[in-house]
Amino acid sequence: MAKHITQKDIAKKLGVTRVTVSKALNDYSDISVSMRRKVREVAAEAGYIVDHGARSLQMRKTNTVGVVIPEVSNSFFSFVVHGIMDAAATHGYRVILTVSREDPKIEEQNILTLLSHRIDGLLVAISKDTDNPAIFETVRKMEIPLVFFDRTMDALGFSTVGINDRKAAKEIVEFAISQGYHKIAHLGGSQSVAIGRDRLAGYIDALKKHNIPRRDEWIITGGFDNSSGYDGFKRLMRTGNLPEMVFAANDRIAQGAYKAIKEAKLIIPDDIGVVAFGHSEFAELLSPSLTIVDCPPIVLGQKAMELLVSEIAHTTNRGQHHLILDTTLRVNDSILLGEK
Amino acid sequence: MAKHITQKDIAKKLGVTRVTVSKALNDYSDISVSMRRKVREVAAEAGYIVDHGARSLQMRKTNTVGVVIPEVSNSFFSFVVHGIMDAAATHGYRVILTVSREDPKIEEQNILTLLSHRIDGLLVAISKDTDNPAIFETVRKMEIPLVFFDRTMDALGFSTVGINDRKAAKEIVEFAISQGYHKIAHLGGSQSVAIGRDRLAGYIDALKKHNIPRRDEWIITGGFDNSSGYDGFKRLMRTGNLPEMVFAANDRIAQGAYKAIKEAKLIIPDDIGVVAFGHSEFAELLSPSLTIVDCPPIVLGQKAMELLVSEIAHTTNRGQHHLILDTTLRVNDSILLGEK
DNA sequence: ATATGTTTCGCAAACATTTGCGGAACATAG
DNA sequence: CTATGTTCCGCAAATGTTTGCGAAACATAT
Repeated sequence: MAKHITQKDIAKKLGVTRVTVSKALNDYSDISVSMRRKVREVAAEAGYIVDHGARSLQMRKTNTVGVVIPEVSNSFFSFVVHGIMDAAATHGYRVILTVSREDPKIEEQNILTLLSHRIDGLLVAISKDTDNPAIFETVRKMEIPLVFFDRTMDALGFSTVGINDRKAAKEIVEFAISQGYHKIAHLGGSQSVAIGRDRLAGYIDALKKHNIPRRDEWIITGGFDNSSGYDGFKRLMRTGNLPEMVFAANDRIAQGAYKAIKEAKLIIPDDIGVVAFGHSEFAELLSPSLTIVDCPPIVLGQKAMELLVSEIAHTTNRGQHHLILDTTLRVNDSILLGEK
Repeated sequence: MAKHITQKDIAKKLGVTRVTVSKALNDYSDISVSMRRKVREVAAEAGYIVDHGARSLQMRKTNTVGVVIPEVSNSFFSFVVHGIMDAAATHGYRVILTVSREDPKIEEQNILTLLSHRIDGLLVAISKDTDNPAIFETVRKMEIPLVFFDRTMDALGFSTVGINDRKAAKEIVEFAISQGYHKIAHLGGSQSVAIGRDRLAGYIDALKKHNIPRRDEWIITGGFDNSSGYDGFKRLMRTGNLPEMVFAANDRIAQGAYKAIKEAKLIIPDDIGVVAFGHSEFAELLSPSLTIVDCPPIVLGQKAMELLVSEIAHTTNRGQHHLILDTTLRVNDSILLGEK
């Protein structure tokens, strides 16, 4: 914190008090126009930069929001962050980003750190194992606006931004069924997170609707990363009864499944198809390109930030807003179309 | 900034002054052990969280560093951020991340914002068009430690962390030559950035060394993103004289080139090979997997952060440290080995 | 001349901390 | 009983801001 010009320094140069400088910089009608001009000149010339900490100490507002995500180096979340930062910039907010590494303990620590920074609001995608809502109760008691995105947590009264996971899961599975697939396995995500449970539920909905018996050894749940997908598919293989289609809870899981499938010398989509939840930037990187329910991460980030901004602005009527984003089915090369 | 418990609140509950509370929480031997214990109890029970802003106002140290990168949704940088956050956490620093979107104007604004937060140090990868060092001169005058990583800027006396771009470029091009490739084009990055210039220079070095005449229409420079690679390869095609190998300045450029190549119904590596600078996480996502000079982003981030921490600690002997990371050649499927 | 109004600035307090110093209260020693 | 030492806590100032209020200085109106 070396060599910072303060209002006091400017005041000294002009022979006035720091109060005058503060008011001049904030365009108080209190101060004569000529004085305001002079102050601005000297400030600019001296390289004055307002001390954000000192200001927010006085103003009781930091214009900063805290973000907690499970991983940065996850394409989906990095695009979400992209969207968050876009919206934050247009609304005059700064962002402090923290990463939980899917560890509830780190997640809690991150939130405490953010609270210590007196952030105006919180944007959170919970880790896959978060089960204890204690820290969020704390946030609630402190009356700090919080919006969950993607990985949401219910029953806490906070607002959420996400998609209709159950419906979308049902749709994409039904699409596979419509293309002649009947032996469909599910590589699911963590069941302690709503999206994990809902995507599984949608899968089951689709099977039921089409009178396809559900096989429990074809339902494998775990984490949301590629190793879960890799291990999951290996387990599928050990059942000795391979499905014709894998429905993965997200694109990272699908990526892991791809690897296991290729190692088994199977061809996608000829030997086995793959569909998943995901986003197009990543789905199209995979080879063959992955057929997905596209959940647009940039829009997700923007909407979450905008909702948070509105909650910060309106002290009343906070929480309880549940924004459901539209998803689109993107049919790519990981599924065999038509007669099967 | 709603409902925060302060030291004053704790003091009131205990019938002591806030000074006692502050000292107790900071384990001053000044305060009796029993008092310290009581304060801690009440603080924990009331949910006290230190106000980081107020503390750093007094301490003149924020324990926060600012990071500026060109893009979050760029796999390379998101892994670098991963590394930065790892190292930051182990050294007790928090991170404020900003994104310039490759725009020097936003970049400057970001740095000003970070300075306004009184960050203890700065970690910067400059945008591809940054040519005006004015803002960095300001940082220098303020005596704020700054470390450039990946996209570095010379002649300002700041420390840098990167790789030996020229040497590595030469090596990978020579490797291509050794495999029988002689018609090698270069899809280069921005020439206003050192890594752009150096990678081009290394390419030329290799050609010279093997007495391969350089063809100017095979040297195309632009940005560092995939659209640059896409457009670049299209331009190569318009020359009517296709090379047998493309050396891309980074993996995003290579990704764009892949797309253009596939659209032209050409096969990698049979019809044309591709090599590039990059990192393995991304290179292996591409299909066929990309042959790269692997520049490990996580290590890069960690080392940059560690160097910054040491510069923050030692007021003397700042800057002028240039850390060169090791790179490794990863031969994947985008090149035809042997007899060509 | 006095009264009233306007412009322009400073005073003082507040925000949540930290820290050197002084000073009670107490204990020990002569 | 006084002198010295020790333990424990509060006072005050400082960090860089903002903002309501008061008060000069000046102008205008009666």
